[in-house]
Amino acid sequence: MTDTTTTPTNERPGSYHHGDLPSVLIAASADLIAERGPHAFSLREVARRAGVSHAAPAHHFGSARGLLTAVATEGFEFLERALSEAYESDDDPREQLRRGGSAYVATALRYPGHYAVMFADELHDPDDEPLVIAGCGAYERLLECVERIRDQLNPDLDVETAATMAWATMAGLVVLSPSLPNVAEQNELTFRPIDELIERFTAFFMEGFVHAR
Amino acid sequence: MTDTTTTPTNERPGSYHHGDLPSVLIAASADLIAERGPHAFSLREVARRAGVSHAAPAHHFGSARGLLTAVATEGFEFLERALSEAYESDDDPREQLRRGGSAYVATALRYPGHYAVMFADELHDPDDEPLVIAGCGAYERLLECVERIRDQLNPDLDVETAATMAWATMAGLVVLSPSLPNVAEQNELTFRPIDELIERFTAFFMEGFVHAR
DNA sequence: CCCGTACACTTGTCAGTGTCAAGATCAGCT
DNA sequence: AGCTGATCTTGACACTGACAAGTGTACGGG
Repeated sequence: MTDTTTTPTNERPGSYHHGDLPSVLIAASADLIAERGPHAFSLREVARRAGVSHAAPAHHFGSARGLLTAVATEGFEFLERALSEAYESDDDPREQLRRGGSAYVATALRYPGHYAVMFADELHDPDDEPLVIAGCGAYERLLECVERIRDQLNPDLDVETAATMAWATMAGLVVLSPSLPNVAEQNELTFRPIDELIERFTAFFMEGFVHAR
Repeated sequence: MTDTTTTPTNERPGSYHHGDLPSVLIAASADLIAERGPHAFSLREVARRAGVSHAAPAHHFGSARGLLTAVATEGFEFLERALSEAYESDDDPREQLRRGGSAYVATALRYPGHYAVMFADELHDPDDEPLVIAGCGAYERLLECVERIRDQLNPDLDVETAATMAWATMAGLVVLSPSLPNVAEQNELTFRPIDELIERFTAFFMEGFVHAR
């Protein structure tokens, strides 16, 4: 049971028209993927969960890929919002970077259904305009944060490279997160919770950011 | 006539028995996924490419998931071999780390069909023993490299965290690699080739590794 | 030489899937 | 009231994974 977006959800029970079927379908898709993985996603199962006929989703989104593209777009919007809030919550750019990283991973783990689609080029349409706009929006938030680090800590910092590295590390951390407990167990090492890793990672970053040429 | 050598690479054209169907199926699966993505993978298409009936793959691997697990296992074996070779090619642990990172990304991009499955828990069986062994093997190579860095450069280095960070960054870089050109174009920035990024990343790492408490 | 067994693979079938075409239903406007 | 267009349903087709049962092949012991 997921609440849809902020738009007024006119659920009209007995009505032929659904009210706001597209956003209900997006939410149902994200739930389904979160529960059973992207491979278990199916238009018919989504339609079933939304209580509509099997072909209704295709009417709004054209195809399975179209629906997943919409899910990915919403995911990037969530991410941009989470980064904005993290950056607003403190003035120190170091702390901003740390909170942003934490927010990135938290968002990915909180919306696993969205995140699973966001970087899977075969599942969505990488050229879809709303998707590209949403993705760039999130990236620009990060870029601004790194620019503040450059302005206040190291004018020689290559903003683009640093931003790519920060994003890549967080993205990699999300990819590895399910495996981390297993790996720690197999190698008889202590398992570190993700937030602790992020904190240490940020310290590493800062060391490199401040001294980078 | 029929050479009964234990090596199973005997393609016997007119034969009923295929010779070495399992490895042919693994290769066909990797090719198919590399060409058309994991969602386009199907046992029947793989069987078609291998020239066998639609149910032959299931006989050897049990299910689609079983076949993909074998693909992932082979991918980790490739990765471990690539890391080993990279580490053997130089004595300086800094240079080893750089070459290892380069080898990681190169392997992922060279075997995209394998890599796409290796970290997708819903596509393979995470508890499959050969898979776990292969995955841990690759991780141990990296761990050894970071241990050498600790021994020679910074005895206080937390090996586990550093290794996780290195792996996460490379994994994230692979995830982002298809998007990087788009992002650079959208934001009117210069696109940096991946090897250049890796080089800069390694410099960042070292700064953090050497100074980390 | 021949037979029987174990394995490798095929054939057939089932429910479930995405997509398309055509039909049904409804909201809103003139 | 009637028309129009958007929303959703129904039906069909080729495709999929999994299962059951059958067929072909190799190989070792008589």
